[in-house]
Amino acid sequence: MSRHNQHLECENCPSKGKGIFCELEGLALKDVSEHKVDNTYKKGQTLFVQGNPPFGMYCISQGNIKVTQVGEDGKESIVRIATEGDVLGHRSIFTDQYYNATATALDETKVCFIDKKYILKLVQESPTVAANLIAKLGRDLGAAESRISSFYQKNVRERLAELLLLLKESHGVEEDGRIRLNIKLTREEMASIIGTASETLIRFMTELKQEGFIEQEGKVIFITDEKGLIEFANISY
Amino acid sequence: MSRHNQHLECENCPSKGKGIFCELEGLALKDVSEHKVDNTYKKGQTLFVQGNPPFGMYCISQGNIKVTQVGEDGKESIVRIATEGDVLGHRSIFTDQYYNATATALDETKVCFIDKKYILKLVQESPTVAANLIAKLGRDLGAAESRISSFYQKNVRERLAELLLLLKESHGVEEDGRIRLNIKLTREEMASIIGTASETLIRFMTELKQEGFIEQEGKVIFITDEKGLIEFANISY
DNA sequence: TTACAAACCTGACTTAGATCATGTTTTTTA
DNA sequence: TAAAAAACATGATCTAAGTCAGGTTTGTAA
Repeated sequence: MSRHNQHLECENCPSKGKGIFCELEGLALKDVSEHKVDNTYKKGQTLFVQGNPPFGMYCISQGNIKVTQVGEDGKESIVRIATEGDVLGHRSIFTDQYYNATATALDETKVCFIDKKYILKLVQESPTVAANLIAKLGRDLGAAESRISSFYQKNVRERLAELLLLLKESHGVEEDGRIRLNIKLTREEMASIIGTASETLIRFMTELKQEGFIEQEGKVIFITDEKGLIEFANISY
Repeated sequence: MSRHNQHLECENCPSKGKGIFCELEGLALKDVSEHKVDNTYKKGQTLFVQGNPPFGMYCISQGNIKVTQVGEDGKESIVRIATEGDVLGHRSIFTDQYYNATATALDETKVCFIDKKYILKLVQESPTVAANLIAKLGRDLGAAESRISSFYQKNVRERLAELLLLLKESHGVEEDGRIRLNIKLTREEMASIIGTASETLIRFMTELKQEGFIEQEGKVIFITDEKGLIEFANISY
């Protein structure tokens, strides 16, 4: 399914500084390092599947993962996108529930798996890890609640502009005067984030391109007029 | 704004067994008891307002509170309903953000306020409290994500049936062969939970009544045919 | 007890966005 | 490198649900 290797140390993790263990002291960090298993997932591979019991937690050191829920009709909706420094599967461990979502790699992804028992022990022993986990969950909850109110208060074109601005925050890189979004999503996937049909999303993307807010080269999206996009999204900061 | 009193002890809190401190030993619990302030809020009073800085955390010992976000146009959307044993404002403390929502009492509500500093200390010292908080946040996040996918995958009538079933879980009480929903929500409020217009919600409520799934006496809703409602909601358990 | 305001309800109309259909481009795989 | 399969794109309908407009009922304050 995926290659296992024990080489990556927490000390030189690509996501160092963003994760929940990063502030641990040398010895404690080494302990974490020894209790984890590294995996590499290729695009499209799944880390865990809705309905399965959780065995541990996943920390993303590189790449992007989509968290999805499928409905009766097989429609897939993306509830969250996790990236470098984010954790996955933590929810189910502490609430003692089965996974209520499926996690799938969006690109070549490096992930550390940490056993359930060890995580529970770690939270018992390290208040820092506990506080970091609480903060991570708190931010995720905040983001989720904002999205809920977006669904009610904004129309599709506003939600799309909002999505592009969010992707700018999480994956945006300055590149000759414009901002490159360093994440590859199909139109289908973008549509299922903001809860619309792919055709509708495509129409509004075209509109945004025509109005000069964004550009596109192959699959890569560039934001050329952030201010315009903010207005378009009807967002007040 | 609201009456303060120091009478209620954690040992005999109405929400005992559901909160995040409940498993603490006698002495520690007494310590919590001494560090909190009790408030009583009347229907319509606000605990905190979107945009304000957080000073602490609220534990609900009795009553119901709606957590809302308002959009540009003044539209209010309910992102969560908190009830006995739930905590509020915890998110903002640990993420160090301003409140991104407003909390308003739906009925006569008893709330314990716990100072920010003390909560942070408590999480440092008590792994149990930390784990409980993580679990609480995890469940909230799970609920929020389910609602996000509902918006995409279900139509209004299905979301309404789903809401009634959720309210049954949280506030349902058996009463002569049917289930009484022990929470008072206006149609406007119900509409803003599932993200629809009040007129539309009313139409579907009427439909549900006509089909014999629910009954109504004054403001109180009774579920008379849960199975039918589940089918109506197109939910698979 | 009256009267004023919410809240509730129903009908008629409108529209945002879904669905369907079809063609083109890009990507993947054989 | 060709062929098959995704993904992208656009036009033509259709419909679920929003909006508007008018009622009635219920709650509450004077």
